Amino acid sequence: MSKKIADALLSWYAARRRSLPWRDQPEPYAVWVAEVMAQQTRLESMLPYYERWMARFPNMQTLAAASEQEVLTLWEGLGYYSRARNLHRAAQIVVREYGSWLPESVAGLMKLPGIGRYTAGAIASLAFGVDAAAVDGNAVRVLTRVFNLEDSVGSSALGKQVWARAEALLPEGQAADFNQALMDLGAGLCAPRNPDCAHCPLRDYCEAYALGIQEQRPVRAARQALPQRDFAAVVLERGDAVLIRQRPSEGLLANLWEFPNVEIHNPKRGKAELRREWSPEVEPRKRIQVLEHSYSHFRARLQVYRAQGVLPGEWVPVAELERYPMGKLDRQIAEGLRDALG
DNA sequence: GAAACGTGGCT
DNA sequence: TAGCCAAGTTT
Repeated sequence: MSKKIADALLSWYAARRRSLPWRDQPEPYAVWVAEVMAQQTRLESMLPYYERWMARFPNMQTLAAASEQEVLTLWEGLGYYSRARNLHRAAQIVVREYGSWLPESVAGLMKLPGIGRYTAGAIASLAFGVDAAAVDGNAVRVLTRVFNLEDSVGSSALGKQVWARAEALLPEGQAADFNQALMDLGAGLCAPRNPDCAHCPLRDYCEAYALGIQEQRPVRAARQALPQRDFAAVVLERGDAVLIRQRPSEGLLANLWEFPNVEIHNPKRGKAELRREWSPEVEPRKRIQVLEHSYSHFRARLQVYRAQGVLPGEWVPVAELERYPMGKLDRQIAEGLRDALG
């Protein structure tokens, strides 16, 4: 049965495979960058970033030699910024300790920061032809449906089963095509909702389809609703420069730059909160804009005020703000400044 | 093992 | 609309 499933999948893939920049002539560095960029991110979203990244950092050495500031700037907008910092750190390790060559084994790859089991399997199979499985969210969806696996996503029980199933199916010498076929199928036909079972190469082997419960796999534990938190930010001007500061090296938006801000519990109290924190003169009537955005673990709302006063940070001309990596909200403030101050 | 970590697209 | 979920890893 395993061979039939793998054959059906490989035949489908041979006819349907998409052309991707790192897929046709898999070069290890390119595969690594692409796989990290694709973590928790749709291919359509990361593709423009990938092209820009490869143009600026075409190989391990250019990446290792770059500044973290520039690395983060190229990553800005993609999210999960520790991926960029880990890529940068790993490149420096590879250049310094491995003669600029990426390890070829799953175990060796997993020693590098930012490379877990999935990414190690993907690089080993796609770039080095190793017979390693690579189970991502798409593969989990396909496998839980084909084998009607009922443990919930994220549980160790399901993790063991999907990896065991993937490894059992893995056709010798064709891990790269098999892994990518599984992911392509999950990203396309075997979608979370409204899967196109009529055209699925695995329909005849799919237990969930036979039971009519495709959309009930994989089983997911209920998520916590995102808490909402409110912040008030200030724009301090000195000539044509504004004050920004760098965030801590750990946690949310680590090492990115932001406009000085304080958390407020009631947006209407923004002015009082700002005064208490810094005792500058705050002018809420000159508010530039109100922004709102969902982060992975809370919903942030940012109100922007102009203020006078002195705070720790760096004065940066508005025209140079683009070289300072920021999260989405702060970038929107920076973009709005041209009009507001111009 | 659970929680933290960004952002965008789709329903 | 509000919620779901995505080519996962780290702490």
